Amino acid sequence: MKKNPDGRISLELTVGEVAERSGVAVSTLHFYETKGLIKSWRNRGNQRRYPRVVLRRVAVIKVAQRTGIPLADIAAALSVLPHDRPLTAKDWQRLSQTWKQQLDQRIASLTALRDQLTGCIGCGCLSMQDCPLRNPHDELGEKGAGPVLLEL
Amino acid sequence: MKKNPDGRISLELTVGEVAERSGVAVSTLHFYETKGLIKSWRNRGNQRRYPRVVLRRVAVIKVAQRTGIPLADIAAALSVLPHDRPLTAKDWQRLSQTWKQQLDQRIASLTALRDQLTGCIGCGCLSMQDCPLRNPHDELGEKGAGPVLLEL
DNA sequence: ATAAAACCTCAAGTAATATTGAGGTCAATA
DNA sequence: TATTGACCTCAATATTACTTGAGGTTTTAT
Repeated sequence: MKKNPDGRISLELTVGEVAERSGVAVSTLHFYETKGLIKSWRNRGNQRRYPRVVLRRVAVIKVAQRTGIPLADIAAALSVLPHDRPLTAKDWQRLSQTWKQQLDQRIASLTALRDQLTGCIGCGCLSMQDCPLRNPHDELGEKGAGPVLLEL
Repeated sequence: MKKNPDGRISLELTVGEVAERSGVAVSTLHFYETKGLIKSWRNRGNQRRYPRVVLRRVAVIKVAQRTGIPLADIAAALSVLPHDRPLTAKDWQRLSQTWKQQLDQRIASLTALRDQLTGCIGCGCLSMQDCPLRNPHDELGEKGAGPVLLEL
């Protein structure tokens, strides 16, 4: 734990410290800053300094990314939240609920696709008589590929 | 259905026909060809012609993409398969089983993450006493982000 | 026969998410 | 104090998966 000259825990973090403790590269922190995801102030020598709560913010960003949410959306969700003090319980609840819903959707999509695959493994999938993958009303694409005619 | 001069169904498809029937853009088919995912031959006027089985191949590519598999991996998986005749039942079974496994893993990751989120919604996640997101042994990252210290 | 639609190649552009490098400054330590 | 490690900016590069455009040819339809 970094200490000040007087031996107490430092309240501010350098970019290297944030990198080490959050697990993201320094360059990534710079990048996030240009995207407005995090903020810093500068010391006399123009070096970035972060409040400790930035670690929480980075953690939240990473969680959201794991759910597949693009950075721009994360930035939008975080934009209404303060950079300089911890998120409130309410803040976090709202965020996590929204993201959980999106996550649920993605899981549902992937699960449905997996079940199709499972079925196709069984059916050999060569007669294409009843193959679900052939189903033109299939809307499972993760990126909204949309319905597609697979007339094989 | 395209017909030959003699009125029978054409055995070969133009790139536009493949595009229309597979739901991918012509430019995408060109692109896939440069990546070795599909193949074509040329007619007298240097235009691409495809066997009908290319539609199946494109369908397989799209299914794999929906599971989140990168094109390069799909190309590798398909590279051992013939371009000029339909996949055998065995071919398809092998592919779909592999992909199903990967899909299962992704679903498991996302589900675990969702459950963490669900827990965090309940706990308010501000005391950070028992927050799973703080767990340094968490290995759920979709892209193998690896364990990370989230000492908040 | 001619015009429109479809096709060709090759290069460049797009978007997301960063990483790398050059050239230079600041800060911690021996 | 001198050196080394950390930091700075800005531009360029990387990857994935395509799309767009320019300039030209072929095929199809009238």
